[in-house]
Order: sequence, then structure tokens, then C-alpha cells
Amino acid sequence: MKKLKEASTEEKIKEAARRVFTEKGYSGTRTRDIAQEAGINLALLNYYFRSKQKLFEEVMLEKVIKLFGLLSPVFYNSDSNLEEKFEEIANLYIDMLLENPTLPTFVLSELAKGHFAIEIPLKEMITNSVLADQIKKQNPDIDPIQFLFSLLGLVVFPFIGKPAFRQFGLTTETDFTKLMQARRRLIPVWATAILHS
Amino acid sequence: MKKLKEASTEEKIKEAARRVFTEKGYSGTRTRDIAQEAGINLALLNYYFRSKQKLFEEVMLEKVIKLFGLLSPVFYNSDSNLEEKFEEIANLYIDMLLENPTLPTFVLSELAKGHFAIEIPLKEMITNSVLADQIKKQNPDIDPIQFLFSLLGLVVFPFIGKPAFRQFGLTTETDFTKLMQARRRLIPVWATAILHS
DNA sequence: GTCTATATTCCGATAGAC
DNA sequence: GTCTATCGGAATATAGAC
Repeated sequence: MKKLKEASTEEKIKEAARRVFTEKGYSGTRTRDIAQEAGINLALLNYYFRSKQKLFEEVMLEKVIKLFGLLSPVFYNSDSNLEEKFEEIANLYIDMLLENPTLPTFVLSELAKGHFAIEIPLKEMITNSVLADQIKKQNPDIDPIQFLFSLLGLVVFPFIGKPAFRQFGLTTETDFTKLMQARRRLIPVWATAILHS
Repeated sequence: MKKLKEASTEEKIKEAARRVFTEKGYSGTRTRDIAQEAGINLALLNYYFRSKQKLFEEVMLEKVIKLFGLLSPVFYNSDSNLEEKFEEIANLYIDMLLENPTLPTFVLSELAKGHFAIEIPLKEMITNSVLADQIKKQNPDIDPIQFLFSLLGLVVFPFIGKPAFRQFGLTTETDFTKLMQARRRLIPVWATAILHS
């Protein structure tokens, strides 16, 4: 019978690493910060994970999957129509991003810096999807990638822009949450309108 | 008569700093990289700018203005209607971002990390703008900030998502440029559709 | 103004005791 | 497995000659 109330040392380190890396990025993170946040000693970090880089890669892989893994089940759902798929995506993402507001900036910024390289060929996964078929049937002229930029932009961009908007006095934390809750119902409507124009 | 072909040392450092900071972020940048990129010695950097932080702040201020300064002239243009304003914004941003594709990720990521704090109260600048009036007249129910998230998301997000999309094999450099050129004409249509729905 | 050399702090990683 | 102590290198910043 495993103890439930206390995580293993390895997991404590990883959980601390998730927080610190996401907040400060790879270069801004010091392994000492992670150790302190985990309540353990610096040496243990290198005992469990060989290096800062290795630990980062484990965390980063999780985060990439967390950010983009939501898509494929929806893309391949053959029981829902287009507008229902937009609802699913809006709801799944807004739920997850309200819990993890700094995730997109972290992942996209680190991918841009090349600190992490994975080769996941999604091109065919997307072009063969049910969603791609439904889009093509609805509007054969639009490029699916063009549309995907728009859909994801509508969902994800507010979370990326929020720190700037806050500094400029354009929104507060509670206002932002309300805006995102309202956005759930707006995004499917907007995405449909975009697709038909 | 000033020489035109050779920039001053101070400007050479600053120009190098713009490149390196934008590429690697504040924490990932070493002052040695900037010095080497500028073709000068490390000591000169501290001679002209007191510290890495000071130099960063000067660069960052420029970049924030470059990213958000495009908006106010359009917001206060009383000679254009809504759809024309959307056209202006799409064209200005896409021109600028094709020249500076890494600018948004850099600025928004560094603002999120709190490496830079400016207090620019834009709240009133926006709510008092001609654009805000025109939006309210067109659709009194939509929150202007909600709409601004959408408009900027449509324009800016592709540039933030591009590195990920490239790694996933969803786009190439030349494909991306074509998509963005097509996007100029699409965004005004989409923004209008969003506003009316 | 510009350089070389160096002071000083910081950080990732390891040695070695328990 | 976990800790303390420390090594070795890297990074910012400055001293001082020219």
C-alpha cells in the first residue's frame, strides 16, 4: 500500500521544476531554485535527473503534450459536427488554460528559442482528420492551417497577451476570468462565421 | 557632416543587443554575445550602458513601442470606418511582423516574466478612441477588450505559433509568408463578421 | 574611447560522509 | 537516498594602461 499524502522525492523535484521552469523559462531557472522549491537538496536533483537539461526536457515534453494533446481527440471525433467541435475545443482549452495560464507563453517561447526539439509530424494527422474533412466540405477555399491559426489564436492569444494587457491597465485578474468564461460561447460562433466568410 | 556608412559604437552595441536579446531573451543573453555581435569589446558595453539590465530596458522599451505603438494612430483616425481600420491594422502589423517575426514572442514573454515594468495606462486611451465609439455603435453588447483580444489574436498569433507549427511540419517558411499575405484581406472580413455575431 | 586583465559573484555538477 | 562541502567554469562588472 503506497502512501498517498506524500509524493516521492523524484516527483517533488519534478513538480517544483514544472513550476519554476514555467515561470522563469529555461535560462532564467537555476537548479538551486528548483531544489529549494522542492524542499530538498541540490545534489538530489542531479542524483535523480542527470542534469538541468535532462530535467527540462522531461518537463517540456509533458507541457507540449498538455498544450497540443487536447486537439487530436477532437479532430478525430466522428460523432460531432463542426460547431460542436469548436465548442469542445473552446471548453477544453479555456478550462485547461484558466488552470495553467502561463503554459502557452512558456511552451511557445521555449520552442522558438530551440531549447527543445521534438519531431512530431502532425501534418498528416491533421489533413487526414475528420475536422479537416468537415472544413473542406464547408468551405473548400480556406487553407486548413490558415483556419487553425485563427481558431487557436482566438482561444490561446488572450492568455499570451494577458500580462501585457494587465500592465497596460486594460484588464484585471477577475475581469479576465469573466471574459474567458464568456468567450466559451463566443468562439464557436466566431469560428463558424470565419469559416463561412 | 556625419558619416553615414558607419554607426557609432553606442549604436552598434544597441543594434547587436536588439538582435541577441530578441533571439535569446533576457536571461539567455550573455553580454559577451552582444559585444562579439557588435564587434567590440565587452568593457565598452558597460562603458556606454551601465549594466546588462539598463541596456535591456532601453531595448525593451523600443520593442514594446514597436509592437503596440502601431495601434493608437489607427484607433484615433476619424477619417476611416471600421472595416478600413481593420485593414490598416492588418496591413501595418503584417508588414511589420514579416520583418520582425520574433518580436511578439519576445515582448510578451519578457513582460510575463516581469523583467520589465512600465506603467502605461492605455485603458482610457482605448475607451475614448474613435474605434471604441465605432465598435459600440456597431455592436453595443461586445466588450471592447474582448474584441481586441480577438483582433490581435488573429493578427499576431500566427507569428507566435509559427516555431511550433514549423517543428510539427505544419508549415514552411515560404508557405507561412504566403499565408500571411493572404491573411491581409481575410482579417478585415473576419473581424467584421466577429463584430456582427 | 578602447582595450587587456582581473575581481567577484553565481551556477551546474560532483565527491564523499552518513 | 540524502546530505554538506566544494570544484570548476561561466558571467557580470570594473580597474587601469594606452
